Amino acid sequence: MAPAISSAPATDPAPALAWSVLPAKRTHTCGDLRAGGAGERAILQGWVHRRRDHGGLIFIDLRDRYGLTQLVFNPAISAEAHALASTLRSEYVISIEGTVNLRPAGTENPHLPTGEIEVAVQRAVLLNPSKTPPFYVNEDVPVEESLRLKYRYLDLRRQRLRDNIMLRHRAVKFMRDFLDARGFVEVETPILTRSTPEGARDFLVPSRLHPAEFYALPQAPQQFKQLLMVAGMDRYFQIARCFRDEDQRADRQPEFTQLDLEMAFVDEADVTGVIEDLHSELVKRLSHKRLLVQPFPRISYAEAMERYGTDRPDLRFGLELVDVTHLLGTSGFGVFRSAAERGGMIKGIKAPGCANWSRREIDQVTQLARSFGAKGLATAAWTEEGIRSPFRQHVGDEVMARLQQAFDARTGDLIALVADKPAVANEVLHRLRDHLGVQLGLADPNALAFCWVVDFPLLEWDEDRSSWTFTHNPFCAPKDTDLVLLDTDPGRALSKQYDLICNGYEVGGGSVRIHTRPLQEKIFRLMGHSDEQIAAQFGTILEAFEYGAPPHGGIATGVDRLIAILASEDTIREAIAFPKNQAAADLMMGAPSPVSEDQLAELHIRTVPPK
RNA sequence: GGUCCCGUGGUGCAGCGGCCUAGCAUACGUCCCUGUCAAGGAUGAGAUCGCCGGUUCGAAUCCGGUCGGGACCGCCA
Repeated sequence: MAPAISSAPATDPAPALAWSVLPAKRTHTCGDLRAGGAGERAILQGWVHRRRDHGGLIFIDLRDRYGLTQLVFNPAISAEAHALASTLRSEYVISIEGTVNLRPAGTENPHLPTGEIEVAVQRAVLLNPSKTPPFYVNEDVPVEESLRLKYRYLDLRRQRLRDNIMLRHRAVKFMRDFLDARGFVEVETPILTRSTPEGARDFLVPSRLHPAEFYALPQAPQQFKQLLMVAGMDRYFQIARCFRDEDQRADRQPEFTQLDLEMAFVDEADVTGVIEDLHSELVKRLSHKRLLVQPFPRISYAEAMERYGTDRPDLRFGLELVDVTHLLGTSGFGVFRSAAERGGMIKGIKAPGCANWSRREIDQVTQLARSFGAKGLATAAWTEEGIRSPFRQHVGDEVMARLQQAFDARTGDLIALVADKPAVANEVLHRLRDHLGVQLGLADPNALAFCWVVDFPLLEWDEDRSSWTFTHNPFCAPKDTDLVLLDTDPGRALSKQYDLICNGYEVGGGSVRIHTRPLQEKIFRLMGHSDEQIAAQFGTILEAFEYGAPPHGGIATGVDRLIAILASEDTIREAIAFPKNQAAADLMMGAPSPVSEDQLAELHIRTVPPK
């Protein structure tokens, strides 16, 4: 490497290699300088963002993470600097020294914070040249995902990811400061821990010192944080890395980050209160988006399912679902009647102003409903010319009028009905509702609608295992009033779980925990575990409960997801500095990778290639 | 485990049986240019259309397989 350094400062001994000497410390960043600094001398270092070569004058926008500053290379000021500037290209790293000048009247750039000034360069040094980048660093244009992931260090130079990572830093800093001010203690819990059979698939780490034994990476610090409560830590939090070896989605990575916290001597309102205050403050301080409702509404699970078909409703808009089983279940339309007779429901959603949808538009929405599991979609439109509906003649005008009333449908509105098992009808209408919210422009991208969903069922029946299983986690406490149901009708027992929802995304979830051994054992037995299994897998925490465990509860929220929502990103990859792809691979580092036979031998491992 | 979408000069897109000797924008090279800021002008180089096989007189285009990326279902307390 022999970069041109023809314009190295004359007072320097003209080093042969620019990288051997950093010519001088920078005096400012590229985001600092304003009109008030005119006349000062400045030393700046950064990357060539863009070069505009006028032959005589050369303009270079110099970039660092703080901003852009325009440099002017004028041969009348320094022929050497100007000669170097003509060799500079995008992403070259340079150091310059010059005078801060007000730009000539009429040439200010109102789009740049530093647009009132420029730096007339007297001396310039090339610190490092750059190959032509594989994609535009200086523009926010689409690039194939695999390239972005392979060259993540270049992608991170771009505005979009830089902004997201800065937002993430500020958000996490805010969380730490906020919780510290409220007496929370940040405690690190182990990354190498014990495999637990419940929940997701574990990532395993072989033990060299214990042949044929393995650590697991934590899916969450759940038991540790409860043990910290037993330890009397009282208020714990952690920005915790969690690991789950499951297939990826736009909002799932094999490793992700949770704000994890736990408090002693609390009930539901104490935990949700802290988290609600934290998120309200965080949004006000760090986001331009506006909070739609405060305090956050609390909706029961049953009500959320009824009104929105989901336990994570997007409350930025209405479009509530309406159950019309009682109206149509006995009607002359076979699809409706047979669904109702088989224990299903007939439920629908109103699409305001969509009565004039074409055959094609209705087909598209029907296709969408099918992709979510519906067998079909029954529509009715109230138009200027009257009711347009495939089932009108089967149910009669009397029922159509009551249907219109049930949906409060006006002329110009369309309703779409699904007749199916409740789980299917709700799922389909939930997805349809989210789709319509966006399509009809009702979901304001600049609004944040937080809410709490509470009163979840404690248990649900697992058909595969023929036993009860938890809906949240096995440590979640039942409602005090529902304790008796555990012996009589466990499926009806509600829990002290609470989920934090924002714009239709589950941002977090937590609960008041069980803190006594007998109740915890009872729950494990309900879930079909033998006493031997319970002792082997959960012996530690059960024993801890016998040494003065205080009542406690907590929550974990998804940091990656929250940042993605605040940054209006569709995937959490955009909120993570070095994410993995859909196959859980790190395209930049090339992980995972094969390892040597020696390494495997040391770990007492022999591999079996897949067929 | 499954379904769907994408893969064309460095990048982003167009072309979807013969008008393709593969088009456009931008980036890149060379030259001109003293007030630009997505600078401008001139000019040049750069692609066996992801890969393998098949159909056809003829394939970037159709079919099968495979690799890479993405979205979703299953899965994910």
